[in-house]
Amino acid sequence: MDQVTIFSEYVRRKGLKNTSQRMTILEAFLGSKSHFSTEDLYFELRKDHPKIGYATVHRTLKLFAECGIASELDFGDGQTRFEPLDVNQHHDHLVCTHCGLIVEFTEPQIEKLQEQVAAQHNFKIERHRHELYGLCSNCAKQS
Amino acid sequence: MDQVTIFSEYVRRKGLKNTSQRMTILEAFLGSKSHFSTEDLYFELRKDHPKIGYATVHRTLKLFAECGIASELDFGDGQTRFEPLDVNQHHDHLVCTHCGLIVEFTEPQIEKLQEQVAAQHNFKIERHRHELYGLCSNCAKQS
DNA sequence: AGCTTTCTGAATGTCATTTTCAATTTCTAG
DNA sequence: CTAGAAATTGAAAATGACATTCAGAAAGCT
Ligand SMILES: [Mn+2]
Ligand SMILES: [Mn+2]
Ligand SMILES: [Zn+2]
Ligand SMILES: [Zn+2]
Repeated sequence: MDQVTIFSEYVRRKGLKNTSQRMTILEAFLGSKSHFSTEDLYFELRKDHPKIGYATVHRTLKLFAECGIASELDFGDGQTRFEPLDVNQHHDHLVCTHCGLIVEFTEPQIEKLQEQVAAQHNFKIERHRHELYGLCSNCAKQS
Repeated sequence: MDQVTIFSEYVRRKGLKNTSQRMTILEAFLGSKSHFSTEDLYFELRKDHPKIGYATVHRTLKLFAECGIASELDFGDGQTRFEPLDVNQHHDHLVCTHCGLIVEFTEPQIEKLQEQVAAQHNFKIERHRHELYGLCSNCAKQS
């Protein structure tokens, strides 16, 4: 089931309404590069849709996260970032502290080990966050 | 070298001054339970030191983080938390999303694997964050 | 002790995020 | 189709954690 359908069904199920703004934002969201802030997407959208409001973009992104098609990211720079979420394609992040580059990684062994850690403590994991901060290869060269 | 010494030497080295407020806050910091917010420690301190200012507590905690005796934590609830840091005792966290319980864990294999991930991407890790969010055993029972 | 530098604490500023509210839009029910 | 209830929108204002300002106080060197 694709992300547009997931969102549409969520809207129907919750008794929400289908508005042109929401469709516009959904389109931009799916077409955008990942790891953008609300502000990023807002300014991107303003190019073609100058009347759209910041609050609407913000509320709609929260809605995307709620219905599971977006993931909220916090890399500790004071801005929440978003990325389209593919249900069966989990990944974590490497973040360059110098240039801001974000690289995605997958490591099934780590995922498995953290399950074991949770089990040892009788924790039932809902989600996790694993981020490696440092210098990307470019930035490491320069300094 | 203990945390008081590390802090004292840092203060001397940087040309800062030794004030009674800083010593008071250091004592409370070391005696406090971990994972507290600035506000938590501020109210704790006010019991015995009603004249101490919030800004001073805040600035002093930042100073502790700067000199390496404190670690700043962000569990995504909009409050920065702090914990005394023991240089050679790194750990990560399990966070209960229901009751707020925080449990610490260490898993050398995960640490090693994440080094390998970074190496594969030519990243030079400075720090990382690995948090598992979910229900602790108590909260899992109730629901 | 005198003097320069740093510190303190109350108040104020900052900034991302969230809320408010009146006008508008959606969409169901008749 | 159309009226009316309910949700949405966007501008503006509110919120809240954190950071900064500044005048008076304290530290500590000589
Ligand atoms: Mn990503
Ligand atoms: Mn801890
Ligand atoms: Zn870089
Ligand atoms: Zn719990």
